[in-house]
Amino acid sequence: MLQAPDEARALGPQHKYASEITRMPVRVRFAPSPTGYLHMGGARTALFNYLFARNQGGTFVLRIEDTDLERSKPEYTEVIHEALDWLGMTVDEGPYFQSQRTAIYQAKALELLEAGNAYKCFCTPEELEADRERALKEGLKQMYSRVWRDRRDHPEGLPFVVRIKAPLEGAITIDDMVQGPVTVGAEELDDFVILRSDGSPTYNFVVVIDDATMNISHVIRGKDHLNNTFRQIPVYTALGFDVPIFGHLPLIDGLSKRKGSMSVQHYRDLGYLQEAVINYISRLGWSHGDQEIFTMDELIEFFGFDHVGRSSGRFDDDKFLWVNAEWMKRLDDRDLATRWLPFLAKAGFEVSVDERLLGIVAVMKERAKTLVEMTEAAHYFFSDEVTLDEGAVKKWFKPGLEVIFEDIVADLSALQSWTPEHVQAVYDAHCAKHEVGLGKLAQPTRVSVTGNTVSPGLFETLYLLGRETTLARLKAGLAIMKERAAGDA
RNA sequence: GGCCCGUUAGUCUAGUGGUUAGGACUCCGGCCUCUCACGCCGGUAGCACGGGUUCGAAUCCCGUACGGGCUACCA
Repeated sequence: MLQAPDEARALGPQHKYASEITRMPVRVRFAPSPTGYLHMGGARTALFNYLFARNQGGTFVLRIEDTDLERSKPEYTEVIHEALDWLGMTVDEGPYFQSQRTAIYQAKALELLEAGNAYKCFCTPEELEADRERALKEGLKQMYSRVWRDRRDHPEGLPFVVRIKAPLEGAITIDDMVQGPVTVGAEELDDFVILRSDGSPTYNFVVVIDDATMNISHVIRGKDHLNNTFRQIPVYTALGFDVPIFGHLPLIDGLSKRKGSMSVQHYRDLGYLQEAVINYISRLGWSHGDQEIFTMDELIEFFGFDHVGRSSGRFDDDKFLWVNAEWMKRLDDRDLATRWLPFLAKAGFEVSVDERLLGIVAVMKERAKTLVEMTEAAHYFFSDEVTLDEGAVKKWFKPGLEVIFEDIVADLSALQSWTPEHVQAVYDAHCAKHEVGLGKLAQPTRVSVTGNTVSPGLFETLYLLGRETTLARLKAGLAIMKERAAGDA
């Protein structure tokens, strides 16, 4: 993996190496730290791993990187797993926990120590800090001095860390599936710490051992790890491991700012559909021609690194909302109704999936962008507490209407069959009889029955409301009309 | 500071030397219409900048600017 600079640049040997590994079974991993909820950025990393695994007939491994005991919390592992499940990414293997593998890491560190590929460093944190400050002041590279790299005069009983011996010359080139060939010279590489003074291993060491011993063929992760890759490769080499193929995904801007508002379950609670989340994040950095809407099956079929972009994207709430609205329309009524239930229950509407609910879903789903929005927009179907909007009443309850509505109420009461068609026939008849447009009657009806001027088609709405409710609300509206007419006179 | 990476409309993107630079979200018109929404039609808006290479560059090379990442006994 290490070679002279010009050779590395000219040969691009990883090309050859990569193709050899490609014939091996694909094993990828998603390796989050359990320090919080699964955020949209992490979900996308997981998704790209998952899609690649499924597309290649490979294995999707979950590994929990909980070596940071300070910040890691066991409950977050469950939360992350739950989010993956909800999104439909089934884990084939794991979760593995780094915290349970310390013996392996220490054994490997010892192996490196004995082979002379790593060494003990007795510098104190204070000394290192002083070195860094001096380097900063003099404009030099901020890098460990390597004073202990070849020293034999180890002091007794003093705390020490173990550092890897990074190459002193040459260059390292990787052929990244996303970034293409990237080369870093050995002069940029540091002898980084692999074992802390308390004996615990560090991330850049652990990740190599895990990926290697778990036979990970392709390491797909955020681009923030790209530079670390060059630190890690000497570890692979020193331990005699094969180097996997890397794919460093562009980062997503604007995620870290709105704190807490972008975890997967946050969007789930806002009434976003699992399909929409998958669909939207898949398009952040990946594309398939002009297609915008994808099922998971399509994503699995179409996904490939040849169409993963290199530039970072931005999370766009408007577009995400649009994707969700598309999925609301696409799901069949029964499926959507089932998913709607918890939101209705939360709003205090205890209903079940029956013909009526399916009818409501059918007319509401293309009028709402989220399940939460749909709940709010459909409240009058489930609650009798409809308060008439003052402005709407003022605008639509015109004097004279009370006469017509008296008639309409009478005719509706007498209807033998309560269907949208029969209800419409009543309204049509009164439009003709009183020589008014439907709008003049529809809006006052809508206001009476829903409290406002917005609803699905009037006759569908009245049908779904049922005769009893419709008449009760119409009569209440009529009373107000009469009141206003009397006040006017 | 050093190293690595990026830059097509406000946003997500197509594009791999020859296109009137395509699609989508947003926004603005219009149609449909009992309201809203959907749908349909149309519009505004883009290759960061400067040099090359080439008959020809959004596409290739160099530089500049801007943005991001890494540079820990964090992950």
